Amino acid sequence: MKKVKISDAVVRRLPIYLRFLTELHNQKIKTVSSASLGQKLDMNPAQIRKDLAYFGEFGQKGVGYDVDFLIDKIRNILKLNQQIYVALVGAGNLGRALCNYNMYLKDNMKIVAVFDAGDSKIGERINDLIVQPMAELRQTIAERAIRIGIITVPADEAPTVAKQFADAGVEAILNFAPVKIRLPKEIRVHNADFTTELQSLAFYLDE
Amino acid sequence: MKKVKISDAVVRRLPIYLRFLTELHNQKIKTVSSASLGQKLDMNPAQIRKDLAYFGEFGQKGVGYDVDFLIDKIRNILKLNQQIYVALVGAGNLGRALCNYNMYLKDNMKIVAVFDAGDSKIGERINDLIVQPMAELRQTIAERAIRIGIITVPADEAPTVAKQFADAGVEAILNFAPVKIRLPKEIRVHNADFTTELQSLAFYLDE
DNA sequence: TAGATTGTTAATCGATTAACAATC
DNA sequence: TAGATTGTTAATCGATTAACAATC
Repeated sequence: MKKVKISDAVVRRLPIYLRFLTELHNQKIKTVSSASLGQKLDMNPAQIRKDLAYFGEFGQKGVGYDVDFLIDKIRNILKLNQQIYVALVGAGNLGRALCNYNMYLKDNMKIVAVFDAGDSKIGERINDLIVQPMAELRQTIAERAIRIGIITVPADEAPTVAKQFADAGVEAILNFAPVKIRLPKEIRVHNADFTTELQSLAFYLDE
Repeated sequence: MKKVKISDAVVRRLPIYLRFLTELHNQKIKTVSSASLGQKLDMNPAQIRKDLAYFGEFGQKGVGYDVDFLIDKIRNILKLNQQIYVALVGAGNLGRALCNYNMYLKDNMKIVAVFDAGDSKIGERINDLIVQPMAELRQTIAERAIRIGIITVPADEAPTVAKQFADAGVEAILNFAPVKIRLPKEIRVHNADFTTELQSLAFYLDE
């Protein structure tokens, strides 16, 4: 495992492999080939083999990949083998939806703190979480070893929140606000803005 | 404007340009160069010029781009110059969040119908929308000229919903469920799955 | 005119796919 | 052994960036 630079395109495919492999695991399927994976995921088998080969030799020639073994490997690559704590800022509808989402039950990612800038929401309950004021963000992140921040505030507030996350020592941010977040490049920012997503969809409408 | 194939990468950048140009418009800024756009958006100016040039000659040499003119052009390219109706299936937290979102107030995209498979939610009110049973999907989509479908149901139900959307004549789908949707390729599917997004973020954590 | 900036071609860079020797 | 499938190299394809003539 040398220090080859892994492209973002490769990294983004790993969760997709993981997801499908987990499905195979649930179906008690023990082994899978890149050909059959490729067929199910609508991807080129060579690409799948190459993606995996960046991280090691996980397959067996003439046989394919052991499903459970590969799941374990990908989880390790994605660092999902450890518990990762997440904080969310913005207790609006979207924020609440994410908190409620059971996704974090698997995959060792868990939203453990919610913040909001507006007084009205402080103290509100979202499942087992209580909405905290922004003033507590820094300390909570430090205390609870929170490493990822999710931003679900309106666009105009998002850059400030991002800054606060960064100052508090968060390592990565998932931004749902439709705005460009500018942070030092040590901090990874992914965008999940569905306005953009919807608008680019419109391009493909027929007329 | 020949029949050059426009790459998806280009199309996905157009909404980003549009967003920033709208900001400039609000600030009463009349003209912008690819250089300053590039600086603000952290993109290569040549790329911006090239992207725009696929669709026409929108700039003026020595001057730059007229903000309002360019906004209009991009809106036309993205087909946002017409009212586009959207239906949503899955009245859970995420679905409600999207319905509440005011994004559709601008940009002529509007969620005009919500459906859910579970009896319990039928008849519930989300703003000015009433949750309808799946049995009404087909007819409502036809009657109201709905062209885009949003899927916010659990992964196991998503493929069925996608099929129903397709059969009802929807032209494009935005899928929030963490599952691969397979449809005839005339129907454009974009994925907005934040589980995947979060997992690939984890890769970039420090250790 | 001089300075600025586009539109576009050519050069570069990176990602995907094909092909195949190695080997289970 | 014969068939299957990997890991990897080489070929292809596509996207980004640099460079610059055209021109406002």
